[in-house]
Amino acid sequence: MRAEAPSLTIAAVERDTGIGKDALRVWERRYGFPRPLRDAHGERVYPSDQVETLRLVKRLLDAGHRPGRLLRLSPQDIRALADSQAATQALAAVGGASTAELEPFIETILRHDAAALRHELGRGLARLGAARFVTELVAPLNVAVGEAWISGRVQVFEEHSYTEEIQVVMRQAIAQMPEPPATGHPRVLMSTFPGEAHALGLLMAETLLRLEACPCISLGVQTPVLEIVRAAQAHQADVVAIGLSSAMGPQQVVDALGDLRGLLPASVEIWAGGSAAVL
Amino acid sequence: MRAEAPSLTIAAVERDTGIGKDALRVWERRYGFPRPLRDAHGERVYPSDQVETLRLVKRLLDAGHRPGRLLRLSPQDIRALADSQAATQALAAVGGASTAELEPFIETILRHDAAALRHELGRGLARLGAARFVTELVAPLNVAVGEAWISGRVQVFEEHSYTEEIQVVMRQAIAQMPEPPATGHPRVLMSTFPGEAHALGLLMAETLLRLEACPCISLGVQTPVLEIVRAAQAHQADVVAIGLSSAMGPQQVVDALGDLRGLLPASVEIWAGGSAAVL
DNA sequence: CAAAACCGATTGTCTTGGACAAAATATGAC
DNA sequence: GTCATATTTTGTCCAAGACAATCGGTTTTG
Repeated sequence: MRAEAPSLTIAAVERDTGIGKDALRVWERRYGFPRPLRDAHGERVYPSDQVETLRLVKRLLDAGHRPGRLLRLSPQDIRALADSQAATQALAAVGGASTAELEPFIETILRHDAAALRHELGRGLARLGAARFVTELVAPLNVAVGEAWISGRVQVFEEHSYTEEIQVVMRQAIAQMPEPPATGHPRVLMSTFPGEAHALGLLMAETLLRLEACPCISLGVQTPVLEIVRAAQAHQADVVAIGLSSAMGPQQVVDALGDLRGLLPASVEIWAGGSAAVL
Repeated sequence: MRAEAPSLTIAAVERDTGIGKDALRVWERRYGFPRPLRDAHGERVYPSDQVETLRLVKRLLDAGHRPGRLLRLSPQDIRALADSQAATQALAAVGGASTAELEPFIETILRHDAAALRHELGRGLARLGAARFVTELVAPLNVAVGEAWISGRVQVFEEHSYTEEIQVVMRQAIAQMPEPPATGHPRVLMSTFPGEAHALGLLMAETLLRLEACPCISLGVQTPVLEIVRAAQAHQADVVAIGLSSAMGPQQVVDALGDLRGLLPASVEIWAGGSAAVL
């Protein structure tokens, strides 16, 4: 029997939600939310339900909502808004698999059977081929899982587990492809900027590029701009592909892309892809 | 012809070095380093050479040095200290492969031939078997590459590329193992805490565990403590394995592990491993 | 009527300087 | 030598203010 109310420091909240310390303090000052308790030393202590709401807020912010409106709402209203958000987005059918076709995958995720999920995804890969697997199954499934998370149906750890399994399947698909020829196709260097930890988009892109017989060199995630430039030079890349998501603010994305363009020789193309708000 | 001196804001330095904004400012106040320029609005602008030194400082700090001593040194002295550090550490021979055996791998990394590196690693795997591959080749090689980075021999992007290739090889090794039986062995749930992005240790552990026929469920990196607990319950894990490195401060590690122990049923074991300073 | 220019509100991040707890180290007693 | 007690070191927190960049909407212009 434990009486410990799980609660977090401001630093922990920053890590868990991705909202900066400064923003957390200024929101409290301006909008009255969050309203953390204080410990014996006067330091902020965030109850876990407020942290939960903050995670939701972050997601809604990324989806285009405005902080001023959002944060003046009650936690219940935020919750409700998130639900309706998920519903309306689900209606905007993504190309490829329909919601009905995706549903079995979601159910397998909720059953916590990682092996079964991997098998089902593997079957999808075999059935559709790598290209259609990525564009018509993985991409819509990512969106569907994201929505299911907003609506509270899928939990964070379930999303993590799903992400992990889908990476395993895609990496296997890549590993089974023949080694691309050294010449005749553009050499592509792939990475994300610091702050962007989403590896899935990178892997999807790599799958599609390798299908086109392009030699791909992946640096994994979070490579500083200057290092990307050095790597492009060292590997004589013709193209630098950058994975983006809404985890990075639009300003950061534009800055970083501008820096990259400036530092890279004009002969090197930059491809930027992902679900960032750069449209 | 571009006259742009690459330089970073305080937020960018925090992301690239892992040193908090507060620490950067207080170091400047107390020790006089770093000493950033100021832009038109009075905001700090860090020249890239100072950022380079800061990266070194972070590494030396993680190796046990004290900020007060380090930061009063000139950048040249810091550089020199880093070099000697790398030398002395190299002498402390790690179990397994000797420096001489590792050298060919380093040279392949420096040649920027990712495919060759993958092949050589694959040969190492075939020769040693998965268990000895992990303990006697990958582990010492990680240390060697880390040292080579400190001494300036290996660049960041080269380390990224190396990490990526070694992950590919290990994932392939895991994929080729037979599916573990559902019962008879402890079920292990694996992840790292938020802030810890190092996936390599996790993968090494997974390889070894899968060799022992343990069913492993990986959540990937950076799972919040509460979500790890939920996942452990959902997957009926007998063991929760946490990957750590020096990227997290000792305090954060102890806090997070304490939280985890408190929230997890007593019947679930916690295994913590990695190169953190928790000794 | 559409495009462009303007303006005001919003919002995240930066600034300074002070405070303090936790950890590391030094000092002293036994 | 070992344990307990000072003392320094060090990262993080707090507060309030400032400000540039963005966003929304309005007005002017072609």
